[in-house]
Amino acid sequence: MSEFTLAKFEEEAHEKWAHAFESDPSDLEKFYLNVAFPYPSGAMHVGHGRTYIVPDVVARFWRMRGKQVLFPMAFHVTGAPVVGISKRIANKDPKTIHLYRDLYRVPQNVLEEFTNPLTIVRHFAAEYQRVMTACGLSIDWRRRFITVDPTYSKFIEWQWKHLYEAGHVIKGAHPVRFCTVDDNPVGDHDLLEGDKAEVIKFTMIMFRFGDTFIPCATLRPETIHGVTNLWANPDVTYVRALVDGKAWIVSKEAAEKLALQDHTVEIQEEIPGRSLIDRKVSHPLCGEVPILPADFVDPDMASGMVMSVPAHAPFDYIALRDLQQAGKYKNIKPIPLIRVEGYGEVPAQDAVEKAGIKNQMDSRMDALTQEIYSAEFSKGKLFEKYGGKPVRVARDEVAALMAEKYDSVVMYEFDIRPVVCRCGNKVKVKILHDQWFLKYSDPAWKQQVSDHLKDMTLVPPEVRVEFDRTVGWLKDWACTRRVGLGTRFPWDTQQLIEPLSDSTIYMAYYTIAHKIRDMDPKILTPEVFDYIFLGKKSDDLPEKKKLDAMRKEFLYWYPYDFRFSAKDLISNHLTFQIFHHVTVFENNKNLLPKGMVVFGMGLLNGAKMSSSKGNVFLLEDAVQEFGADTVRMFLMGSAEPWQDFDWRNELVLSTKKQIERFYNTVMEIKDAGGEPHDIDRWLASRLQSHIERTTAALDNFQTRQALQEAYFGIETDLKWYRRRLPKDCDGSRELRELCSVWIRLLSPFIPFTTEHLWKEMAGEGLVSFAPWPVADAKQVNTKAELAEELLARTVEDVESIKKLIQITPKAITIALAPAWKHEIFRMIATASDKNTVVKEIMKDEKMRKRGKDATDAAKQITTLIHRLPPSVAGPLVRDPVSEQAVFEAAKDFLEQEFGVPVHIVGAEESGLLKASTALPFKPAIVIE
RNA sequence: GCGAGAAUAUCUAAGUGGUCAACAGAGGCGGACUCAAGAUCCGUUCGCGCAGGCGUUCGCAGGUUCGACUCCUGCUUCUCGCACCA
Repeated sequence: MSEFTLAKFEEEAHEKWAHAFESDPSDLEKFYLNVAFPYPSGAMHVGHGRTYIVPDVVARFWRMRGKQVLFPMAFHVTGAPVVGISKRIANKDPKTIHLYRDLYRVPQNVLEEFTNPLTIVRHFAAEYQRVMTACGLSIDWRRRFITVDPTYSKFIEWQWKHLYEAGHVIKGAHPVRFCTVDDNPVGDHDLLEGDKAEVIKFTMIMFRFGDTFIPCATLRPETIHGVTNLWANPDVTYVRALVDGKAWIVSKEAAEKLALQDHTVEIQEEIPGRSLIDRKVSHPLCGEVPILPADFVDPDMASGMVMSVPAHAPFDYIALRDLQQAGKYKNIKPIPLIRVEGYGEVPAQDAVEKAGIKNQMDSRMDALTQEIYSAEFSKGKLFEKYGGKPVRVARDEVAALMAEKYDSVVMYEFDIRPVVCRCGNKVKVKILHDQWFLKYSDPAWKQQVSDHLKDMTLVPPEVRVEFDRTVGWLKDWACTRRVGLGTRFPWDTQQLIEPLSDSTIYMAYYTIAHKIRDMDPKILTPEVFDYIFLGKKSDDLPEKKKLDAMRKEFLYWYPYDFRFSAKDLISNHLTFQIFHHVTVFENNKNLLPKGMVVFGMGLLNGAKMSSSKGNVFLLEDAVQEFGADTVRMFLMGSAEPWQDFDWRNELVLSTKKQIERFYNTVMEIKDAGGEPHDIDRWLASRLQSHIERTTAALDNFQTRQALQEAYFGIETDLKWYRRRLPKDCDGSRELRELCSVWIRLLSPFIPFTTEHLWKEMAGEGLVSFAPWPVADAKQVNTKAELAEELLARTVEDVESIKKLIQITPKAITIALAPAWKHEIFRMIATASDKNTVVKEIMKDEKMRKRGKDATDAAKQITTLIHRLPPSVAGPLVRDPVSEQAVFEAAKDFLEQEFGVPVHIVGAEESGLLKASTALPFKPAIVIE
């Protein structure tokens, strides 16, 4: 008998599986599932493990159910992150080196090669494949590709041609974070500071200063009516500049920023801030106001000039108050213009005074400002004389009016500062031209997506609202980039197609990936793909035979049945791919995606898994330490796929013990040769419902539920079975069939162990391809199940009484309820009206004779029926068991359990006082 | 802030109007087996109870109902997303 050695099982299985999961079209019905491919920029951790093991379990399940299953995998290497990583490694950035050398354990000589971004993704793609294989993923690796393969790029070009022709690709301008030293846009991972910063759109209010404009940037243009002054910082150097030919005064920093935002800027002279103080400016909507001094004015914030609305902005209010307390500008009064519930006439004053704020240095000022802004935005209304509209409406209207009539322009600025590039330079907002967009805002396109979404299966169903919301909310998506890896954008080859935009219909590419690999990219024209995927014939197609084979393969597999992905991709990738599908396969509704399964996130010891924080457990280490089956079973059993899960080493260890217990049990009983007993009928009957429930759970992707049934359900039954076997009896030869079923039910979860056991049992072929068990209705034996239920409940009752009375029993008497109580049981259980049933019973002459006994019994039986599960009460009435027979047959068992003689008597014949409490399915128990 | 989801006993976690003191697993405790440990098996794990029972629980506070873990309202806390990033 062989030992339980997972590592050995793994070795054996890998040998057998080498090419086993390569899947070609056949006569069988197909089942095509795929999972969002990884971006291999680092090592896999256990969180990734679940992402890929869930679809593998599903793939293995359907394979055993006789489908031709396709489970492919590829690698997404498009984008900028690895470019940044390679630069950082070249620059010997200690944090990056630490992550890759110490955490991901990249050998030094390989690490040195990482200065080439392609080397990074190639290295980790190989590692992913190795670890995925180690986990037992039943992937068809022939179809593997990476997204910068020239043939793939040809495919993407074809896809984009269709998007373009459908009018979904448009050109425009777009504000981005930009580093003027690197002369490039910067992504999150290129930032030293401010990675959460958002670009905000400010309205510049143009105050007139002689023949010059002084622009003030604001988020609240509607407050123009309440402006009492401007603020300038006396210690800041401003400049007079010709902006688009007109003279402006702004801070030096602002002038630089404006130059990046579609303005021609020509600096004429520097102006000390001090010289602006006490000068007058004017605006048609607020008249003439003075410029006052304020230290808080940040030259690096927007234009470097601020308009002051002391009635509604706490900062403005308190700055003015500070000045006035010093005896200056006493004639300036706040001008309120918004009424907001919960605040007085002058909300900023009200709030500042209520909070007891002494001066502008108070740390609570930011929170207070936020509070007033929110209150006024959500609940505030302009005064009647300014139109009386709610703030949220007026704000946009005034902004539009300003732009139209009063020379206002837009200026972009970050909401949080500073934003600093890894090179140390301050990041600015630049408007990029020649920026291309996917027009997700197009209502007609959205409609197509919504229509198809209705026909898709979404798991779990709760995510549907998230999808619907995403479709409604999507705006145009900037789909080209200047840096990174990827496919060149056909209409501007200086640019690349952005990563989320080149990975939307690649599930179709999988179907032909292994066949197109060796073709010359040059011949892969759009016409070729039109033929393969859309069946469009055209003259002079090259290698027609190959194309036909690919067309056939595509038609066999497509559409995919299920796509798996983590839930954070709903708001982009998962929705994008529907957009792209409905366009590319517009006239082939039957090629559109059928379903999606969305995962929860992974935690490690209760905390979020994060490579950058070092809180990760590498999948390869987990497989090494615990075995692949253990990792699989733990990840599948600890939560359903869409729930978040928590990896804890100590829990994983007990999972390993469970697998070992399963293994040992099977090895022990598979060759049992005893004669079958009654209890075998029971065990076989139970097994059928475990088969049914496991199957139903996996049909619904409930891996946890399936494991509960297939593992613990059967294990618990076996325990009871062994307990019930007569003394000195081995299990019966029928256990062999149970083992065969059990191994197959667990095979999707722990394929290594089951593959080994299957061989031990001399099962035919590989268990990975063995037929999935089907419940056999003929083996369902309700009566046997009821009998065991009765017995188990009685044993439980005896135990609980024994524990309470704490005497050493000499004998146990089980007194069975008389026939008339069974009759009452039947009447109550089947009664349509529970309220009148007692009356009905008492109509019976024989019952009436029993008087109070009968009504008491009826009451007790009502309670009892209430407490019995429907799976017991119903069958019990339809097909009652003979309690006498059940207990007589189990007499030996009971005596063995309790170690004393057990007597079985009829309650009324026994003459025992306690016996009167006997009820159907609940005999009276007397312990002496 | 907005949108979505969640909160159950020591932990993980099932449960969507009466089958519920609440499936299952893990861990703890007690016992059997054993020279011993592990494995295995049995019992126990909210409180009380010398007869199978009773009492109090399912984030917090209210409400609907004969009856609520389950429905409604408000609150608190946590997770995910809110874009040009894979």
